[in-house]
Amino acid sequence: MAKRDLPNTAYAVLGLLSLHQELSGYELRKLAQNLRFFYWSPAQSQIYAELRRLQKLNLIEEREVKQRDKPDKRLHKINQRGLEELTRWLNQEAVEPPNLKHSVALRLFFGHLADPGRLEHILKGFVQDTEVMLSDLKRIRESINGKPNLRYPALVALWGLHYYQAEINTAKEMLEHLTAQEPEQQTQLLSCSAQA
Amino acid sequence: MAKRDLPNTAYAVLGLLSLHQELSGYELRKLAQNLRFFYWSPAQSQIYAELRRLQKLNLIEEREVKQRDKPDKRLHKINQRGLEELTRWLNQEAVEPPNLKHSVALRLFFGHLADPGRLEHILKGFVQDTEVMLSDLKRIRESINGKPNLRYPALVALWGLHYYQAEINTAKEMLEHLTAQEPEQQTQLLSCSAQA
DNA sequence: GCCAGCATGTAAGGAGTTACATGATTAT
DNA sequence: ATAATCATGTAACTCCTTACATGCTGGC
Repeated sequence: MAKRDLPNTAYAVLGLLSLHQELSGYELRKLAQNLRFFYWSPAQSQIYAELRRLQKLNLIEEREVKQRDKPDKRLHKINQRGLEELTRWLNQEAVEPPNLKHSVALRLFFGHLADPGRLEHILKGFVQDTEVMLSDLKRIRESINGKPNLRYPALVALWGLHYYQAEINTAKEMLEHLTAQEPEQQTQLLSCSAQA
Repeated sequence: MAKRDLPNTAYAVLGLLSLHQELSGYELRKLAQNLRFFYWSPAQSQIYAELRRLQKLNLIEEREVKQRDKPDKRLHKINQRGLEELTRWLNQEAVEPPNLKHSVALRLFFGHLADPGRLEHILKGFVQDTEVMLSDLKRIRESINGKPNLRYPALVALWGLHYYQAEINTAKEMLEHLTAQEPEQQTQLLSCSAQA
């Protein structure tokens, strides 16, 4: 009986191993980056730490592979106990509420101290970053869509598509609110020159 | 020159103090819970720890207040240096990308291991929780809307309204996808009895 | 009598980060 | 030359959490 209640990151690693049979830490790290769209992807050192933990708990097996032209690697594989523990987590354990730390929103919240134009700048940067996330996710979704073993990842990708699109739309709405109400001096200057 | 680059939670506390002049740790804790809609609200002990840190850095002042019918309290007030540091953070410091840890999405991602009905159960619970968040936020927004000193918090609240509504919609869409494709045995049984 | 609210604080520990270290190969 | 990819690992640290500790007042 595994100690239960590992951190979610451990289950994420276990879950990726349940989808992919055999992975090195390095490969795992890259796969884990696909989780970043909905679950903050762990640092490289954290991946290796989780692998050591899972190894110690006897939830995965590992074997070394010698390679000629590349550094040797250790391949990790989920075992029966790991699969059981992962399934137990998924089916029995309580689901935590989503944890969101939205630094952009935090700054907007304290906008009364912002220099003129600063909030617009932050929001535009956010829109750009989010558009990148969106297009990355679109590409990923197209590449996995239809594959029956990746049905659930594809569903989550669809969720993400909605999410990022909504974020972009809302950020643009925020920008409109800001420029609609804010320009006290500028509006007057512009309307003067428009009338002239 | 303050040491710059405090954790965002410290700036959140500083920001709340910039909106409210004088607060006890206890009052601050309650106010900080309003941040939970877009920025995970810190534990009580964390609030007190941040206050001690800010005190040590000389960004806030405090005074003790004796109370007859309640325990004494210490009121904390942002000072000039604190205001400057907060402003510097808002205007000069780089904005981190939003950090999302969506445990519901994480579980859906590994749905291939879920018992029948488990994902639906998780998603329905999520919809309910999110509806509570939404209605809480609606009430808060109504109470602050129009107050000119809370213009930016009101904007963020509007953002949150969009966000939570979108989450509810998407979760319901996920539910439809699940029930549309999943029932292999049940669909056949039902269609038989429908034809009978 | 008991719970909720007010009010502050400590101790222990876990999760996760950044930065560093190493070193081979391949492509530009 | 030098950058990128492959590949693993440690050390130091920070943030933040849970759990515990204390104690008063007022309402049910």
